[in-house]
Amino acid sequence: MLPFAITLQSGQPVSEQVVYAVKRAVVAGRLRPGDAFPSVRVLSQELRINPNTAHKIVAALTAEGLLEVRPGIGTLVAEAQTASREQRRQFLADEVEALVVEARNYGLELDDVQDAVAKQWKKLS
Amino acid sequence: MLPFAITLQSGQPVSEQVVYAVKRAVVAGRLRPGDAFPSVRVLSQELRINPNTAHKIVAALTAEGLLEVRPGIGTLVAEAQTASREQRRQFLADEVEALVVEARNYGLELDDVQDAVAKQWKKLS
Amino acid sequence: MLPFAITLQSGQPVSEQVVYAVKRAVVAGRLRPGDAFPSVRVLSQELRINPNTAHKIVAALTAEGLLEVRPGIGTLVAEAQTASREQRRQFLADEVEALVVEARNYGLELDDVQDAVAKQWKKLS
Amino acid sequence: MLPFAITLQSGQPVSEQVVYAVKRAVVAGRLRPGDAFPSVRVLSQELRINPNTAHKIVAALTAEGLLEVRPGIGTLVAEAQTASREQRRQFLADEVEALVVEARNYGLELDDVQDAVAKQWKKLS
DNA sequence: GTGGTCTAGACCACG
DNA sequence: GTGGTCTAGACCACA
Repeated sequence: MLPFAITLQSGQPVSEQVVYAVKRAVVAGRLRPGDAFPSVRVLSQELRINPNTAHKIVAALTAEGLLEVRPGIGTLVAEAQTASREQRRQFLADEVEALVVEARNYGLELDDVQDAVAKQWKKLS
Repeated sequence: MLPFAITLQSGQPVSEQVVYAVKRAVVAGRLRPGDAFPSVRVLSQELRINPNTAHKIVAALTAEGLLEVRPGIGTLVAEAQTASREQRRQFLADEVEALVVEARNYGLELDDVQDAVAKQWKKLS
Repeated sequence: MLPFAITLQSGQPVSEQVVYAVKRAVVAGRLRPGDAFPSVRVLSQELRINPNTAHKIVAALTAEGLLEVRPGIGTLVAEAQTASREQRRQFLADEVEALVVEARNYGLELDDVQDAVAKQWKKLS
Repeated sequence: MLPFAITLQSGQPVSEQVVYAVKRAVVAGRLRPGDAFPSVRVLSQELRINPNTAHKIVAALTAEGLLEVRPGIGTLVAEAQTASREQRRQFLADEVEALVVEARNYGLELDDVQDAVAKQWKKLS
């Protein structure tokens, strides 16, 4: 049993989907720092994906600092991030801009977006 | 001179970049309903991209309802969208979820996100 | 004032739209055999379309036998068609097939289609 | 051997002809949900069309929800549609109107059309 | 002039 | 191997 929920969709790279699912699990607290993360072999078997793809997933999450590889031990979920709040806020700039552009394009109001954000925030608390 | 600002980056499909730039221009009011949109040939020359790529951009924006094509005449910016507010809000659900997950992953607070959204919103007003 | 109703849409050849509008007017009895049909010049002015396009419309309708050109007099709506019932029914084969394929593709039942056809038929009576 | 029958005609876009042929095959049950769909390369070779044209066909059918693309894996026939019956019926309105107008234009009776529809329906059962 | 379709072939991401 | 993007250029329908 994998420590995160996922149902693979089509039309989007499998690797990105899994990476995102892991991020959600971490955010929601279903994966905590220090928890063991499935090995590449287990990942590829459970998700029935190509081992290369599984390896790529672990590599991507490690590069982002969410996972930590301990040679001879295995892979585990890393401690909290270290970037400054300002740095992190900057990371979000593009995503926020895209969201706002789409929202206005659909004729939504600021309140609509704020509500949706708050609602989703609580959902993950 | 094109009616929207853009500086092409590499590493992302050119067509998507242009599509997004046009959306921003429409949202920001720099492109208004009824305005003429550059012809496929002009687009390809100004952006120095292949006519096929330019055509693809126009086709994508037309399919989304932002542009209107008049065969033999040209292309112009379409009138406002028609989907219901609820439908539109639904369209944003995935994007909002992704934003919230990333924000929490970076250790941000709800207020940080709300501020960023509000700031970006005013920027486009 | 033109003897048939039309509001030009985009995304479809203007000439086809007008040809179809005339057919509808004839079928609905708003244009009767012997009635005068607008000249190419009037057509192009009223619809604000290219004279070439207006000419093409009249030519197409004449070729189909719906209009009759009387040199020195003008153009008028022709008498009823002459093809045999069996010939005409054959003409519809492709259109019926396309309709049925789409209907089944959308998961509709035969009755749904029959009802829609009957409803539309009465609407034009 | 392709899983659908087609003999290309001229005078009509090749891509549209193939798209329509696939729809017929799905409707007639010769292509079932979950079946593998020929790859872009196979399509282009079998039909002797350009890979780009083949790609366009797959893209169009995917956009309509008839096919599902698995990056790096292949393409397969999607599960049944999801729109409500009422929505679907609405989609057919224009096509039904065109059929009825043409039928009356050719001097046919309602029964002629109903018979033709029923006949075609059984043909695809 | 406009947009639409098609052929021919290169390059990349994904698995 | 798969699909996706892009360049290059020909040909046609529409107005």
